[in-house]
Amino acid sequence: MAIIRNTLAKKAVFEIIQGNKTAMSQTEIFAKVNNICDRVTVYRILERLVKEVKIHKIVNINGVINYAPCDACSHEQHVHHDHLHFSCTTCKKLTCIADNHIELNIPSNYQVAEVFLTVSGICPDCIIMA
Amino acid sequence: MAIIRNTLAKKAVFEIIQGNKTAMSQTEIFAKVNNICDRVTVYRILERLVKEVKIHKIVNINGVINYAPCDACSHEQHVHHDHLHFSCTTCKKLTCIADNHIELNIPSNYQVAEVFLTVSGICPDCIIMA
DNA sequence: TACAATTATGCAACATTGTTGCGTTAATAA
DNA sequence: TTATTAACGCAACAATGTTGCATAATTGTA
Repeated sequence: MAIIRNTLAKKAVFEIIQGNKTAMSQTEIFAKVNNICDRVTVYRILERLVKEVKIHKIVNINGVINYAPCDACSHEQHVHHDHLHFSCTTCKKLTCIADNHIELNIPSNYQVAEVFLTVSGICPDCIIMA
Repeated sequence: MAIIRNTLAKKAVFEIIQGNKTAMSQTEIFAKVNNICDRVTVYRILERLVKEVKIHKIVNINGVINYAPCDACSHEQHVHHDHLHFSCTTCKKLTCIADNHIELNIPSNYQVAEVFLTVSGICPDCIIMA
């Protein structure tokens, strides 16, 4: 089995994601990584961090994949979920919002893995600007 | 103000979307449109149909934007939602599932527009195959 | 029915996001 | 210190989506 290495670039990427209030896209992360590594490496690091369950993927309403630590979120198979993502249509930022609990009603012939609850709209910062 | 024209290509695209059980991506729609129009035109037609609230966008878990008629879904500002999207990790198909009702708990300084509830997993067709 | 106004289209070119192959570098265990 | 192999860089590619502009086609009106 593969041994996981903790490289400089990987640490940097993880710290960037952790230090940000909102979820970040690969583009945003790469911009902050300050050429410590290649564009492709960022993709591969993100892939590994997802596999290690240190971060997770969320898709915003434009289809851009974002990454967030969001340790509040468990990744086990579940039908209950405890948080939601707010996708701002103005600034495109994706924010985790806690304290949400939903009950799902899915036919039993579907095998559920993860639940994604995303709300689009305008975030507080952009409402102030308008 | 703009006058909406009902062109052949637009009718064809709309009928393709309506005739499909699952939500479709631009690529799938373009494949079915049988060269009646250009690739770019399909994008522009989809944009118009969304604006006219005849179809709506849903993002699958890979970030690919899909379109569905889903007339069961109202597009007014609401905190209640009545259906959910199932995104199959195997065949990548996106299916609308009705009869779901959720209560959201979002801070009042956020302005909510739409609610997207997507569940990933394996759809019945792919479970049979496995 | 023909015409004018303007919406819709085609084409080309570009932008962004994400992926793959392969030779090289470097982290970790022994 | 060295061997193993995970991680990386680079280049090239693939998929998806966007923009500008000249042309075609639809629709209301004369």
